[in-house]
Amino acid sequence: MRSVTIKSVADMAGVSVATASRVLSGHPSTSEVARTAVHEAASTLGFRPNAQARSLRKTSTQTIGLVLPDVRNPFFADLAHAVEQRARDFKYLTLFGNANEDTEQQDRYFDIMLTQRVDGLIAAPQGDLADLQAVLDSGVPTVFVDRVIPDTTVPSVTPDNATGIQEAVRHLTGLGHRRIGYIAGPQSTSTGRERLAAFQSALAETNADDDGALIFFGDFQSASGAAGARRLLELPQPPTALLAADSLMSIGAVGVCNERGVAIGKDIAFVAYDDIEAFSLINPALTVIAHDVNAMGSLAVDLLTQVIAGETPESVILPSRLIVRGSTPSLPGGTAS
Amino acid sequence: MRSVTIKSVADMAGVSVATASRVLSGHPSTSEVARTAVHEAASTLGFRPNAQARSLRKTSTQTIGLVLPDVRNPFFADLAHAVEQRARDFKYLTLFGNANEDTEQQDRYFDIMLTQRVDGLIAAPQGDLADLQAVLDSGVPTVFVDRVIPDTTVPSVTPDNATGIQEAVRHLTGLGHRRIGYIAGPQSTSTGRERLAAFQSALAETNADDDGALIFFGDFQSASGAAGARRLLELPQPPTALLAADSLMSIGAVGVCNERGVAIGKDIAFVAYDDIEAFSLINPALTVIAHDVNAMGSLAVDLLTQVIAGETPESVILPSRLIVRGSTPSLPGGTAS
DNA sequence: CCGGGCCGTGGAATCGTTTCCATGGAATCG
DNA sequence: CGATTCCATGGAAACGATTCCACGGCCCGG
Repeated sequence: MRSVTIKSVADMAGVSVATASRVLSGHPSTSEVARTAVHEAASTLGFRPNAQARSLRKTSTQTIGLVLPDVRNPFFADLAHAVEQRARDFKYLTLFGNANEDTEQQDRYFDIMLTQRVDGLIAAPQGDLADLQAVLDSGVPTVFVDRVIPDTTVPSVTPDNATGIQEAVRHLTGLGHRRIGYIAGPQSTSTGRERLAAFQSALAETNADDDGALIFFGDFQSASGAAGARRLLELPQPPTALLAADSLMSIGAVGVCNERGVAIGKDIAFVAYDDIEAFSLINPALTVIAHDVNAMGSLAVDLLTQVIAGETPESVILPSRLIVRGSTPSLPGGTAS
Repeated sequence: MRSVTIKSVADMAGVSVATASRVLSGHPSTSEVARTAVHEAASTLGFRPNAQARSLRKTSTQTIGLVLPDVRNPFFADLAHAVEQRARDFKYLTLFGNANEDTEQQDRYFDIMLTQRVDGLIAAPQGDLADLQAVLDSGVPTVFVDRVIPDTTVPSVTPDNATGIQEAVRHLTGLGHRRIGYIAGPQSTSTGRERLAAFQSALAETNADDDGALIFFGDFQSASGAAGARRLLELPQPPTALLAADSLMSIGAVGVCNERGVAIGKDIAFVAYDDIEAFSLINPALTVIAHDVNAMGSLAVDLLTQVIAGETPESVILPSRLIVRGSTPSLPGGTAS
């Protein structure tokens, strides 16, 4: 009853296992008669090759691993989708792991991916070199996407964090804002660090208030965005504009503004990092720093195939684009200061 | 240079391969001295067992397959996350496949999952029995989630489609609405069919207009929601309320309303099926038919482990809950009729 | 003091596939 | 026409782990 192996196919077709294997894998040295007999036997038996056995014999598993912080973040959901679709083009199956913005879970997934002998690994990593040591030591072809780990030679595809934030700050100060509240990402991620640095240098450049109290450190999840908005709105000198470093924290922050009756676009300006479809529905629609997520995922796979082929591709930085919408109107009605 | 196998570990520890394997898999019949030697050798060599080889010998792969229509749909992203987290509890790795709301891609993923010899399969299927034939024939333990295929004995975890839609329609008619536009899901899915049937029987029950022109058939993706809203708003007798059968189509429809200046909660009432965080941020916040997605994913895994264990668990129907928000105000300001 | 259990161990079979190698027959070339 | 090449084929090794089985040494009880 159980498994139908290549041996049963060979027996039924009246050929040897070797010949059956050659026919099924399209090896040229096969006769017409053997080919038809084997194919017929395979289809009547419903033969399905065992991927484990095949991977064991060949070196490759035709599988790539993808480790992302959280699929529930629409940005990463889009990215996962883009990677998966592109991987299909190369006949790769994508093994997906959700780190839950947690370094320990991330490392466990790295471990599993290595155990599964993935042919390559794409990750939006967090933490430092130590967390990646096992991966780097294993020598498995790796590409970073969105986030990177400094001091490695791993190729990456990342957004232009600095320019995106810079444009947003310039836009806000251009509208007259001086006190900009910033809900930052965790400093254990490269994106968290780079965006914060860009924010601070943009403040200096534009002569906006560089007040440490205006910066709140979140964790890229929506609850921390809410907490950040609460803290910033309660300051003695509250900000007249809010900038949140990712979409989930933006959702949390917008929720708090609504709940407190602080009207976005009127009482306070708002810019979100990352564009998600729902942001254009909020009334007023949110001004965002947008990226081409599809390109990001697709390029990551392309780079990975190059690494697998033994090349050492250049890292790619994708441009950011500021999309101005109703949440940052020309005539700011700032509350204070 | 390449792989470090259990043989290298055994050699280094000065024991046989058999003993090394026993130590590493925690078999009781091992001596203290062998245990320490093997463990030390394994860690200094950085030994990582080859999952393919192990799966080949044992019958199980410690892997389950999850085939969903689209991760970019926040509902399924949450579901994927819930399944994955629960699967971890059982030490299962989740292989994820995105069908893209496309039957052909779905079937290809089923094929891959079977080839990978997953220990079990969780799917939100579309299409009919024919598409599932390979899966059913293979005998791999399977559970349906969210959607089902009729005339199978596969256990499932589904939302209470009928009651959810019924409550929504009652709510709207209770507010005085008679012309309710319905953006339906594809009839190739059980959820699409059940929700439409529930809508139609609720119309009859509440004496609302049963006008075929008020029903638009979408595909659960946002563009079709936009198309539906456009069509329905352009009717000679446009609806005074809109009900969309999933979150992505709701996003599309809300976008069209905004773009046309049709004020939700004022010019038109709106109810969305499925709750996503951003819906509470839209101004006014959307009334939704909500579910406990975490429970859904978690239960699906629980059922699957039972099927794997040879039991035949009962299917579960999870309750729907209507959450009334600003998009369906008490005093409807209907545009027409 | 001897025989039966128990325990730790190593050799070898096994899982299902791919691929190397040898073989024999047909075809081609000089 | 003989020698070389080519091709389809089957046997067997290999991939890396787990596990069955046999074996020898100990311990213990009769």
